[in-house]
Amino acid sequence: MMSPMVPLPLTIEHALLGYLNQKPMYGYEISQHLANSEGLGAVWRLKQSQLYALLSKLEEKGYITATIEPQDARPPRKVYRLTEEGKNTFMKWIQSPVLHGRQIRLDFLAKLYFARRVDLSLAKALIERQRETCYGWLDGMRSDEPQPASRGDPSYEWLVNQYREGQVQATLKWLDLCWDTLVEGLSMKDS
Amino acid sequence: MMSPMVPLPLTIEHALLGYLNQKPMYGYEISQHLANSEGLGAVWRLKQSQLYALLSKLEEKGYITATIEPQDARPPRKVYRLTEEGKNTFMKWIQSPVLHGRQIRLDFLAKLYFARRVDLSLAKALIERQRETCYGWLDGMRSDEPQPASRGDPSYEWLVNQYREGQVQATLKWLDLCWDTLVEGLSMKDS
DNA sequence: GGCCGCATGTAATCTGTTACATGATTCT
DNA sequence: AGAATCATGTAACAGATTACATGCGGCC
Repeated sequence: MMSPMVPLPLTIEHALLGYLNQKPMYGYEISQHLANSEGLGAVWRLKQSQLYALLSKLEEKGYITATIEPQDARPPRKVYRLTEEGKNTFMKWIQSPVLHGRQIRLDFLAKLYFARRVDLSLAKALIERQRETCYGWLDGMRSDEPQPASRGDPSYEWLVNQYREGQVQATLKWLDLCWDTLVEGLSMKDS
Repeated sequence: MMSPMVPLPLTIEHALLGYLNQKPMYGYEISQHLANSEGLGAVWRLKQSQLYALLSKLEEKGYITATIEPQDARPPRKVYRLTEEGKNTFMKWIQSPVLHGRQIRLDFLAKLYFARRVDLSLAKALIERQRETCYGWLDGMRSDEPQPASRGDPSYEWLVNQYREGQVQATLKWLDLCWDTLVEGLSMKDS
């Protein structure tokens, strides 16, 4: 019998792997980085309790392992680090574009955050793939485009379509901006 | 003791009141309108089971009342109609702009859908209020604007800010478009 | 003495999704 | 004979949010 080979969701909690990819960390430490509205905290808010829940889940699935680090007169720290599989999953996550417009706001921004600090050329690849995905959305919208205006009353469907197109266009323009800043960053390193 | 006077959420399920504002309807009938990807179905997908759950909740809260309408050889229909309070709540809902950008995609589009069919001038008011709200968002972003570029590395926060601004700008441009189509609609009625 | 920081969580609640249940009629 | 339509839901599970629990040390 074939193994199911489900294509795994690759959801936002894989962002946590990004922290552990930099160095082993314990939950409280991560929660402080997130609480800081610099960095990823500007994009992804999550409560301490949920953070701990997500870490447990990631451990359960074998992406990370914990080692207890005792402290005197403090609760012991549970220091997590990536497993081989965790590392692979993270690298896959960071290079996959998001498949729905609504995922840009959270998922894509999180990917971008870590991609930039892992490797600028990796971030470039992510941006390029996301751009292609966005163009795909536009094609899809235009293929079943509602008629612009029936009578003097433009159809609701048309307005909705205009809204969606506008959002995707703005995203594309912004992706170009991201790309440009990265290229600058690279060329400055050269000079 | 003062009554709590909680400002009530005014969430998406108030859109269902919009259907009943047009005429009394039963659950299955609404689900067919929604299943049809014309109209609101283009924006808001919801499963039958959840629809029934939401209707029960609205009834419980006193926004709607049900009367059973027996059928021969068919399960009886539960026909809902708005109460006075339901009508008021709906009118309030339809005129309030949404307070977060992420609510445009669903909540605002739903409001617009019903506002247009209740009264074009009501839709105009909604659009105007939403536009002002959007400008408020822009002001908020610009007041604590992150520095554009520190060194050759533009900060992540700046990129995030650019993304958000772009989305809001696109929304504003689209709101103008909506406004224009409505004004056309009105002037055609005049001519 | 009381609150904040450190560091971990569990429990209760709410919401949404998926699947299942019923039972007659009409379409293929 | 089997599937789809009509019309209502319930039950089980998954996810996130909120609140609560613990316990010590340092600061005001």
